[in-house]
Amino acid sequence: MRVPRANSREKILAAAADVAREAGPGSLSLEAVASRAGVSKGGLLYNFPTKAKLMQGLVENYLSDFRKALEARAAEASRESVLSAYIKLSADDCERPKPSASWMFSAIAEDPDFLTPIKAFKHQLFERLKGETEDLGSLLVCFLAIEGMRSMNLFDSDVLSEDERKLLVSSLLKIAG
Amino acid sequence: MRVPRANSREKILAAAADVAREAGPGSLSLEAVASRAGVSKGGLLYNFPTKAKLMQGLVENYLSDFRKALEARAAEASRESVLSAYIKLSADDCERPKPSASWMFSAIAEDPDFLTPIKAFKHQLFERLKGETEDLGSLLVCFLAIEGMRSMNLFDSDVLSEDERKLLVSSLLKIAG
DNA sequence: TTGACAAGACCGTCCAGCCGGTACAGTAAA
DNA sequence: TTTACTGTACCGGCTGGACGGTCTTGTCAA
Repeated sequence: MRVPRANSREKILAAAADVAREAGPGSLSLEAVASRAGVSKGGLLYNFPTKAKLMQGLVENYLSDFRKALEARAAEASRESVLSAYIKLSADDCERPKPSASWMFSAIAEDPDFLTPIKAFKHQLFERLKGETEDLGSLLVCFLAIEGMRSMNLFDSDVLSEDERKLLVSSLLKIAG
Repeated sequence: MRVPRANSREKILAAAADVAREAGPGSLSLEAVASRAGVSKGGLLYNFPTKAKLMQGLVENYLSDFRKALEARAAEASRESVLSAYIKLSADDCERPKPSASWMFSAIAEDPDFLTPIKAFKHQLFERLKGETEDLGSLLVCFLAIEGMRSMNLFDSDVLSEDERKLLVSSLLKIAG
C-alpha cells in the first residue's frame, strides 16, 4: 500500500461524520462528503468505491477507535476493572455535547446490517465483563445504564444536567465496585 | 374498487411502522406506505399532506400511546411508584423481539427535529420521577438503564438473553424500592 | 511511467408533491 | 321522488429534481 499524498481516507471519514452531524443524517450524500472533505467526487469514489464501503469504513473506524481507547484506559489503571474503564470512557465520550456518531443513522437508513459489527462488539464486550464481574445483576444495571447514556448522547437528548451525569457516573462506579 | 370507508389514518400509521420495521428505515417511502396500507398515493397524501406530517403523526401517535400505557400502569397499582410502572412498561415493550419503532430512524433522517416532542416528554417524565424519588442516584441509574434497554430494543440488538433481561428488571425494581 | 487523485459530464433510478379526475354521501330544492 | 349541487374521501398518472454510481480525461508528484 503506497502512501497517499495526504491521508484522504481519514479526511473523508471525518468529513462524513461532520456532514451527518451538522446537516443531519439524511443529508449524507457522496457529493456532500466529497465537498466537505475538500475532495472531488471522483477522489472520494477512488477511496471508497461505493457508499456502502464508506459506511463500512465509518463503522470500522469507529470500532477500532473504541477498542484502542478502551484498551488504553484499561491498561493505564490496571488495578481497575474493565467495567470501570468502560464507564469512564463512556462518560468522557458523552461529555462532548455534540453527538459524534450521527452517521450511524445514515448507516441504518442505508442498511441496518451495517451495524452488526457494532452489535457483535458490544456482545463481546459484555461477555468479557461477565467474566470479570461476580454480581451479574450489578453488571447488567451498569452496562445498560451506560448504554442509555450513550444512546441519549447519540440522540442529542439533553435530559440530564451536567451534575446529574456526574452523579450517575459516580453511582455506577460505586455499583461496579 | 373501494371497499370500506374505514379510518385510514390509523391504517396508514400502522403501515408506515410496518414498512420501516420490515423493509428498513431507509425504505419508508410514501409509495411503500400507501401500498402497504391498501391506499393509493393520493389517498395517503389526502390524510397526510406531506411526508413531514406523516412523521409528525407517527411521533404523536407513539407519544399518546406511551402516555396512556404509563398512566394505565400507574393507576392499576396506585401503591407502586411511577418509576416502577415505567420499568415494567418498558420491560414489556422490550419483551417483543420486534423493534416497533424503526420509523424513528426514518424520522431522524428526514429531520432530527421530529424527535423533539419525544425528548420533551422524556425530560418531563424524568422531572416527574425526580419529585417522587428521594435518592437521585438510584433514579438516575434506573432511568438510564431503562433508556439503555429501550435503545437496545430499538437497534434490534440482542446482547442480553431472556433471563438476563428479567434479572435486570428485578434488579432495577429493587433499586427503585 | 504510474499511482493518487481532480474535475465533471452523464445516466438510470427513485421519490415527493401536485393535479385532474372519480365515486360516493348528504342535502335540499323542485 | 327526482334532480342538482356540494363536500369528502380517494385514485393514479406525471414531473421536476436529487442522488448514486460510472466513465473519461487531465494533472502532478514520486
